[in-house]
Amino acid sequence: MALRLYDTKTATVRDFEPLEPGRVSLYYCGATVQGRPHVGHVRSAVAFDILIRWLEHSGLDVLSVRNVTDIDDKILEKSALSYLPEHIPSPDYPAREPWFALAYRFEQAFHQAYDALGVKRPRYEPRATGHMTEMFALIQRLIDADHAYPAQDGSGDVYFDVRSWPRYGELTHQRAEDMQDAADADARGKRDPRDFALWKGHKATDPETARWDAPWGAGRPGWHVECSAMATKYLGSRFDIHGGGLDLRFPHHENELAQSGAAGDDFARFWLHNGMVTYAGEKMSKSLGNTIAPEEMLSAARPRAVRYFLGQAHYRSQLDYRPTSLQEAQAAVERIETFLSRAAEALSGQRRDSQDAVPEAFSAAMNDDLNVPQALAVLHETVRAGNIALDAEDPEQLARSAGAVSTMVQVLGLSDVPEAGAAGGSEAEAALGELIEALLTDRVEAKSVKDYARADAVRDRLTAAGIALEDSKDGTRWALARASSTTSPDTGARKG
RNA sequence: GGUGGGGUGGCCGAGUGGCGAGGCAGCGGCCUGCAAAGCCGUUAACGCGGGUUCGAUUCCCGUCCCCACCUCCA
Repeated sequence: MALRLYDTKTATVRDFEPLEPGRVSLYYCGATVQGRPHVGHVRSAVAFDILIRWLEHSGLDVLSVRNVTDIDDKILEKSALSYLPEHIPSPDYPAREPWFALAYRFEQAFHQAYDALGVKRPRYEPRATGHMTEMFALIQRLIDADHAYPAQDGSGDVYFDVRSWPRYGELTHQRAEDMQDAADADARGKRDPRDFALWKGHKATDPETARWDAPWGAGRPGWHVECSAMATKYLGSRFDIHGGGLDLRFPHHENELAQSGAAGDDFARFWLHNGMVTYAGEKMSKSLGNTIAPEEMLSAARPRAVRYFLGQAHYRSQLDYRPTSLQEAQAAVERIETFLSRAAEALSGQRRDSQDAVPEAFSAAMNDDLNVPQALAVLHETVRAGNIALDAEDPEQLARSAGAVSTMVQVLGLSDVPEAGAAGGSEAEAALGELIEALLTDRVEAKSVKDYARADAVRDRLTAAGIALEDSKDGTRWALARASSTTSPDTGARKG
């Protein structure tokens, strides 16, 4: 069964066939690094990470490119504010920080957030500031083709001429005439209020470091143009998939499509957009200030649970965050983990190292526009089948289930989420293990003489310390069980 | 005004013209010295009003409500 994906431009689910057999070219919008990442950013990254993993699992070579937009109005504005005498320095916005340092600092914060959730780095991650010549060339082509013009007010701005491009609005199915009139804020030099800036002329108040000498005058790029320039540089004038958050459809992606199309590039064949993360039903956004930082979630639940939560709804659906959602996700994740570690123990080393196939139903769900909720249903059903095999002591069935589960977990990216303490083997951990083993030995002794009060006292002490016990006929398993990223989820096992 | 997406059981969240995903929570049972984990069973839903149909949560019409975008946004 072939992969089918929803394409925003045609508003249909279509069969996905890469332009070049076996290879997929994918560009997806990363961040404008003007502030710390919030949950919405990482949800988007997780969604495309799952897409990439599924494409790769399907045997395709994915050339993934994600931009870093490191020059824009807000970045300059926030840097400028940090130089004002009334600016109150904070860890996020220290005093006297150059715009490029600010952008770089947040770029690293984004990496940290992505890494913490097991989002694989794209194959390449170009920065806008490193692609001025590509932007010059693109803008020049648009000027030459009469789809762009220098501002009439001598500001040095260059605008895209929306009225010169009848297809404008094709991505979001709007007619330019129907659009609500844009606020006429800086429309002085525009022919039409809907025209957007490809280039912004240098102003006396702008830092000299944010000034590039273009053929038509010094300045800096407008938003949108960097993505067109970088996507086509690395992926070609036609490429397979362009992605990003739903809020980027308009104006960002609409404008990208317009300027690339007008410059003669075919551009993306599929446009994928992930849904917004809401908080109590309201969109989470920088402008509303109701954002939740990934760190906040990571301190409320284990990283793997956070990743599970972010990926569990269909990528095009809205994802509503509630305080209990992370606990629910964690319970689900632990059910899977418990099975995998019990299975690994039962199969002790006889696991095949090759990748196991995923169930047919899982593939079908993933191929159906990445229906992760349904894929998760298959995953959980497989876990149940595995647990049954475990109880029935059926190693063949158990190995099959465990293999399938571990592959599904990999495809969903859950296995690559770094867990605190997962490094293992630290001296402290070894010491903890010894202590627990000693206590468990006491407990076994107490149990053997039916001194349950003493046995339960041991368990209570361990429970109070955040260590959960699980008895089975093969011995007692223990695991750190606190719902916090500061503790290790690693399980230890003891044969009794 | 324009464009698009939704309203599903206590909560989250798929899906389908009939044989009722999955998770979380609850209840009953098995297992266990008791727990935990696991398994089995179970409670329970399709915003509202019509229509089509043997049969609609699913299709059609109407209606109410919610959300997103319309040049800061993942």
